[in-house]
Amino acid sequence: MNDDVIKILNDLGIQPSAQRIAVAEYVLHTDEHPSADQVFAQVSANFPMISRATIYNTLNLFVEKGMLRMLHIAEGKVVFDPRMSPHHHFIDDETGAIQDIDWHQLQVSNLNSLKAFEVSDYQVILRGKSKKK
Amino acid sequence: MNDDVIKILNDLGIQPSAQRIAVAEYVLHTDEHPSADQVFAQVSANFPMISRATIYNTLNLFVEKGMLRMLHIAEGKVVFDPRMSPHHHFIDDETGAIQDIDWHQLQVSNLNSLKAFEVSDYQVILRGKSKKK
DNA sequence: CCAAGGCGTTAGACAAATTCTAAGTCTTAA
DNA sequence: TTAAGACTTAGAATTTGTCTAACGCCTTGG
Repeated sequence: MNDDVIKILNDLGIQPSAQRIAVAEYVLHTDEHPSADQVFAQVSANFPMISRATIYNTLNLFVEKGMLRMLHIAEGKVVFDPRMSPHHHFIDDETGAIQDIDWHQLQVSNLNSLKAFEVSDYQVILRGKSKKK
Repeated sequence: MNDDVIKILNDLGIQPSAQRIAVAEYVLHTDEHPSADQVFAQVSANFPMISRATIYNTLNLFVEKGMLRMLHIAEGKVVFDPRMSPHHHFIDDETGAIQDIDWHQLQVSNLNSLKAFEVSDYQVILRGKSKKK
């Protein structure tokens, strides 16, 4: 699994340092949508001497290289999403948790009526509460 | 027009102080989606001694009382939207400007397939560039 | 073997947005 | 008029994120 991550980094043209591997291992294998601070907390657990600056450097590098997407949909902070293909998001108003909604589960129609804009990207943001099961 | 604003504040159960009237006059009559700092800058022009804390207090109060909506869709800061009825938003990637898209201009279908969530609210967020005319 | 460069990391300073705090000012109702 | 409560204020504190300067560690050419 470590090797998988190293291969992903190499394929994206990212020099695989120990810190970068540790960050990638966490963000690629979580289905949360972590903020930089959450990444710092989690990665620090296994890698205690990593600095906050490295977390930010690394996350920004990953975004630049196309490994992560940066989302500005949560309250107060930026979160990172390892799923690069388009999809929608549901935000739990009580907990703030963000969940992915498959692209094909919803359809948005009439987009071509927007004459004044060149839309390069869109998604539906839903809010509410998760039903307990 | 001043009277209109006072009536709106009263109807919402908000004591209309001079500062609150000044803030309300600005945010209710703009079609921008201002950040707290923009509100501070604009209101300060007519009301030079108002403090930043009052701007934040007032905007948060307005949101609580249902006069404004708080949007977390821009980079780095929260913006306020005086349009309370549901609508979508387009964000210009170059300038960061936010524009309203009428609710009925787009349709989102298949929402009832989301069995795991109680959706109380949703909108489409579009990104791209505005066509120059 | 060793020096030079380059890359990555680090701690801490810095910056921007927002909240908190404690004190001051107004308003209001008795 | 006055006390209580509501509102505002300046500045400190907090949070999120960037910047800077120094340091370590390879690698490579001599």
